Amino acid sequence: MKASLERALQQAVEQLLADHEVSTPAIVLTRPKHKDHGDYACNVAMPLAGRLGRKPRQIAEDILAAVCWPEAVNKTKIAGPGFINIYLRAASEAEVLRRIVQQKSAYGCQTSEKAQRICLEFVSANPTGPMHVGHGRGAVLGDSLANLLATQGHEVTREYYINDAGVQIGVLANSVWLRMRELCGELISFPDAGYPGEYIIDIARQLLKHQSMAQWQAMDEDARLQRIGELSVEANMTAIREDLARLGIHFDVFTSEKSLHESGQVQQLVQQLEAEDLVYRGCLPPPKGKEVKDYQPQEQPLFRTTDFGDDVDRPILKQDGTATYFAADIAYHYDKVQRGFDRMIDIWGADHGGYVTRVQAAVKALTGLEAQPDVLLVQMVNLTRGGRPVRMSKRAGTFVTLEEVVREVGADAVRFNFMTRRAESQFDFDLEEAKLQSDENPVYYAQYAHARVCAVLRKAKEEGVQQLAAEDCDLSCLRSDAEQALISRLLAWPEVLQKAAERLEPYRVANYVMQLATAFHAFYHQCRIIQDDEALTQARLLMAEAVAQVLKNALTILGVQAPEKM
RNA sequence: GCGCGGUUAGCUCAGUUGGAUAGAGCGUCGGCCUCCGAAGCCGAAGGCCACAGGUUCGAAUCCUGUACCGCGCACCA
Repeated sequence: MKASLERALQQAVEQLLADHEVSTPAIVLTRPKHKDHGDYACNVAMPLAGRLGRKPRQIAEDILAAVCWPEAVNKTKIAGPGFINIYLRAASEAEVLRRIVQQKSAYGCQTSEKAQRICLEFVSANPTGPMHVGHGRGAVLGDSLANLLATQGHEVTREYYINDAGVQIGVLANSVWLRMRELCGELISFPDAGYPGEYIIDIARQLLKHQSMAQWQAMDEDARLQRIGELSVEANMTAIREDLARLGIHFDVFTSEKSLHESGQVQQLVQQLEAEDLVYRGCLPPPKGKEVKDYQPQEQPLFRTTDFGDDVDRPILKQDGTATYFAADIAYHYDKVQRGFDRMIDIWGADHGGYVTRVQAAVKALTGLEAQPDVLLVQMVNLTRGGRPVRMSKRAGTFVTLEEVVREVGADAVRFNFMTRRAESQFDFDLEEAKLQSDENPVYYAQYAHARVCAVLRKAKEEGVQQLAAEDCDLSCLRSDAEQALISRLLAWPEVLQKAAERLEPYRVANYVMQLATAFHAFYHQCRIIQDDEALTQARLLMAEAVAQVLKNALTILGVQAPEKM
């Protein structure tokens, strides 16, 4: 519909400009906020006014005189400074109800010829402890985004990168080992550098069941720490998977950083970079802004990321000759490219913001500018309890885990609340308040709308109303403001979905859900659905069915239940 | 110092890439269930869209600068 209106205007404008040396501006239709301004509005007369040196309202008149509208247009009006407002025939808009009921969960979805294979990497929380709320936000965002992209025909792989290599795993193993000895009666002083959390003791206990202390002590020290590290990572990953499952999130692929080292992919990558002269030996300048006392100029192999947009070149090998995290991460992204993905999307915490350019630069360099990951940074969740900040540092060991939060406020409420905010805005989340207001939570507003529609549909069935087939309903009787507003919301769904997917912004879906719920609640109060007028009852039941369907479609993308009763 | 993100109602946040009278949830105040689900609806109060310039028919939105908040800035991940 929108496209055909745009075409009609396009032709009229081109005709009008045939005699002028003026390029045709892009015709963009918008949905006005106010019902009085029509179903669609076009502003094309205004930019033309400047170029043609005439008044915008006059130009709009000329356009309207020349335009050849499709059947569905009821009337048009020139308004304000020169808007062309387009009013459609009510019946033609209401046709959407039939489409929704026929297409069901496919309404709003597209099968684009531009469909891509997308690798969406998210969460990737370090396997050194439980997930906290910030991870949860990234998890919810990623899962909803994956659902969203799938509606546009893309094939999405959900992927988790396990950072199971490097010094933090050594620290983890060490911490667990100390706790194991402590559990066996040894008096130890726990180092500041260790992980102090309770969960470490749980893992220690688990490992002592796995094998006796005597057996652990009999092992060679390196082998023991390595084994403890492996088992600890495994334990943490199990906990992380459970946390994710509690939110209804599942991954298709887990890629282990360690495996990239063991398979030789990292080493191979380093060699490749050297062969392509993307690496040279050099010294990093001292860091800016932060006082570093023990700075020593040190010669290292540096990746020429500055040639691809980075601020400084980045080391790929440490002083001891082992690969940096950066090197492994490049190898990982390169691996994604080789697996044949058309697009890579990474969701990271804001604390990794400084890391974006260098990874993008590296992948660009490796693929001859062919590919680079899109990185979404999700800002911190500022967790408070009764107005007091709650520390979330893993090192402090006093953080509130994602599990606790999900248990307190429920998976649906967590998911929905996280999705009502844009990723780039910080999010203040107060636990006391979330608990206190759990009955007044926005998520219930949306879910209640769905349960309510379902209740009406049930009621109709109970009262023996025979629902007509969608094709046989007379939709011309849906004329009230509330009905029109609701239809226009339903009609907007595919546009919302497409835009949300294009911009990688699933919060738009949550936003839409609220709008649709509002429109439905208003309609419900203003219009009685089941009533004496047979035709009107049929039309409104069809509308109710359509609302239920679209609410469900939208909530499903957000990973939130659409209950039939509550 | 530099980079990224933010600043909109008492609180938490939207604002359809520059449009018409800036919205929602929570909170406050006042109405609405003999009637399909009141977890709802209707109404009211509440705004210098951080500040100052600029761009143009038109700015919360774009550009420049300033202020404040968050995150990051070698040899960790």
